[in-house]
Amino acid sequence: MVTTDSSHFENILIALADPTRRQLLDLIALRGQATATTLATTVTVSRQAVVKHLTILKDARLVSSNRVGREVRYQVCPQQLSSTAEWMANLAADWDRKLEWIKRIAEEK
Amino acid sequence: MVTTDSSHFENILIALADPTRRQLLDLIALRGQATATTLATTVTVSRQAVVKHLTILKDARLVSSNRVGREVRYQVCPQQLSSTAEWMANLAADWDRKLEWIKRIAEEK
DNA sequence: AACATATGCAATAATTAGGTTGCACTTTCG
DNA sequence: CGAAAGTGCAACCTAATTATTGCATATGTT
Repeated sequence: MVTTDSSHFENILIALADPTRRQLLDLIALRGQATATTLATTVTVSRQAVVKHLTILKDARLVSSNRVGREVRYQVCPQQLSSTAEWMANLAADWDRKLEWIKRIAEEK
Repeated sequence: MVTTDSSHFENILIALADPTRRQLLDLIALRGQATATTLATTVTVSRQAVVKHLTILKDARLVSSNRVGREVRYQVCPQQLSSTAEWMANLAADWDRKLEWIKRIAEEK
């Protein structure tokens, strides 16, 4: 199964691997939408660090953004997350099948 | 929802985020079991690099190992992967609910 | 216009991740 | 026993990540 050449999911996994980014996702989901500046007041890191994290999240398409006047508002995108969950569940099922097959072979001897 | 303090899933996400580690998981799943030395012949990196990756995968409980004589054999563990997929799917669903709620509020004005 | 607020850009610094090499130790086999 | 095969440990290097600070630019407000 395609675990290796799934560079599409790689950005998502990298994005989710960082605790600060998960916290940001939580905050945005909780508020519906949020700006880098407001997020920076809650999180322990600087606004610029938040902006960098948001860029990574946006590249992974876990969030989208739209400009309203002078501010940039971010929202979460559940689609990418659910498709990654699906990919992961399929992978687990694939491993399971292979393990079952091996177990059966071992019992036949 | 608990996206932030899910350090349990963090190791798994970090483990899966690396392409070499995903390749190793693929190879182990394909063969049922494998040693660091045999894996190193397929992968482009050294045996020691493979060992380090396997350690990370084992910490994340994505693989288990057992010693047979002088060699250490690794197998994949689908459980952790499927539970992470579930966690991720729940998170996506949670985001979805919140977005729906916000949309409804917006339409009521 | 003047001031406050929000974002954008760039240089820099500290830490971590991924990888290498060399050598010692253990198990197997001729 | 002695050689081969597999693993374990440790030092070291490099590049990428995370975060910082300072300043410039754009937008809204009084």
